[in-house]
Amino acid sequence: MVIQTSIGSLIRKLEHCALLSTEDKRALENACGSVRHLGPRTSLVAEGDPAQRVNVILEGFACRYRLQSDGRRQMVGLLLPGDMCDIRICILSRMDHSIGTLSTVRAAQIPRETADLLLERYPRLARAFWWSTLVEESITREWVVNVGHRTAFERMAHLFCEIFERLHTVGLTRGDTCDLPLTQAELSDALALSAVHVNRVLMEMRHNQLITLRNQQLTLHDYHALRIIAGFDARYLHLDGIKGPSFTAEQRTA
Amino acid sequence: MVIQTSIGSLIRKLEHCALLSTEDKRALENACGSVRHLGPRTSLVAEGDPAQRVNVILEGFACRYRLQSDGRRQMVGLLLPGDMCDIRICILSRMDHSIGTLSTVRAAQIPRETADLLLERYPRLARAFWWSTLVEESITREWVVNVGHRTAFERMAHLFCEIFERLHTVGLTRGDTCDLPLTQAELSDALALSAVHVNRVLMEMRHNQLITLRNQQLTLHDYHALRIIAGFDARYLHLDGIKGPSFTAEQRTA
DNA sequence: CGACATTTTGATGAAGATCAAACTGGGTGG
DNA sequence: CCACCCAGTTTGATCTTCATCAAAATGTCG
Repeated sequence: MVIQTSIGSLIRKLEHCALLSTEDKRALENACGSVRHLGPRTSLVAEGDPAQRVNVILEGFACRYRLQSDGRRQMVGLLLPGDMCDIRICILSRMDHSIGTLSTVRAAQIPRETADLLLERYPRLARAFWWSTLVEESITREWVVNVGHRTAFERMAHLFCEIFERLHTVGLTRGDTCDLPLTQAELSDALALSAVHVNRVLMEMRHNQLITLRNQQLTLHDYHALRIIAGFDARYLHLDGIKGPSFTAEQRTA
Repeated sequence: MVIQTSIGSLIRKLEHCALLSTEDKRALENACGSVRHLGPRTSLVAEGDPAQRVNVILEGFACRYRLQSDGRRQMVGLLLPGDMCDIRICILSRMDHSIGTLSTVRAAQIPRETADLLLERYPRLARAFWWSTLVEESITREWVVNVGHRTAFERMAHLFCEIFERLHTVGLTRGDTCDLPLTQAELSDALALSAVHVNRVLMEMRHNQLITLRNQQLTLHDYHALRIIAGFDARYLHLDGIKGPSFTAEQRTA
């Protein structure tokens, strides 16, 4: 995938919010200094860490999670190519959750000072970053709904829709298929289900000809049906751009 | 309560993050123009709204929620005195959830332009606002964990701890008791349980001498026990101030 | 090939939903 | 002042979904 070579996914995602100038893009490109290659199930940021840099996922899947006292794990968010994990954390005294990779991951690192500069000098970028964090918040709320109100089947369908949709916005789907490098146990952490039950639901979905999941590849044979089942309404992903013109003018031009 | 007269709860909350100067505080006070008095179960902001002003809860309880297609409601956050609901929404084309009151509420309104000005001119305030939105995000993640991984009993205990702790930081607890103006049905929306089950768990808690809940007043007779049961770790509320000195210097001083 | 992780299948049990009905208590209007 | 009403709470009985435990099957990698 050509897009993954650099920070293309991030740019592509951000452009859902605002048009970025060539200069904006170049600045962003340049900000990403070193790129780390990480194996699956590696810790990216641990709960309690000070977090002095911004990681941008270039390739692969990672997740935010919280560990319970009983050793179980609840994912509280998925990080896909183009996602930042994330600047704002610098304001808090420590991370309130951990971030770890799921698949192998390539992650660019933006030093904190560079990030600050970007925010300072490129208002369009700043706005786009802000937008992306708001979207992430919205996704977290949707997860509360997902885990709280949907059956196992709907819940899984919803997660699949979300992943597919998010990957689609960064150009990482091929037809009706996309990567899904999670084991069933990992899916169960994301969905707050037991691994056994995840397996049963998967079997049922396959039996209903809704999906194929093999070799880390997810194919949605009937996306429309899946969305209906899940009650999936993509609006919470805010992919249709920003509201008005305001704010751009007065923003930090002092 | 004297504190509720004005915007005191908000200031008190924000001071958990940074020391605010008298000037900061005055600016904030002045920003709050009109104050609305709202009855219980009134809509504050509806899903899809453009949201042109920032509401600050001065008194009473409100909540963020999402409605399901089947008519059921999942709360995705609680708004207590001192909470803002919230500036950032201006960046998104529309609200992805609704906000409604639970009890009667007094809410100050900050016009969007005023809010922008505040952010522009008072970096300490800006930082404090930023901090408060990050805390809110953290709380949402905790809700995912709560709904996903805890039993009904633990879940409710956790919610009670959270509410008590949050009210405590704005000076709205009296000894071991605080307001809780939610019906059992509303609790069930927050906890993703049925109203009947909420009732049963409440009965059990009362039977165990853990709490009293009567006339919208919640008393925690054994906060320590409750925390243990809930696995409540207040760190996710980030009440112990910010990390370092950095950022204050360079922040928007250009 | 053998070790190990992952997936699959079966059997059983428990937490909580749902349905239905009775009970409480505060507020209203006759 | 009382009767009624309505929202909220309480209790009982039954049913479903999903967890848990256990073990077999499959796949993968050195």
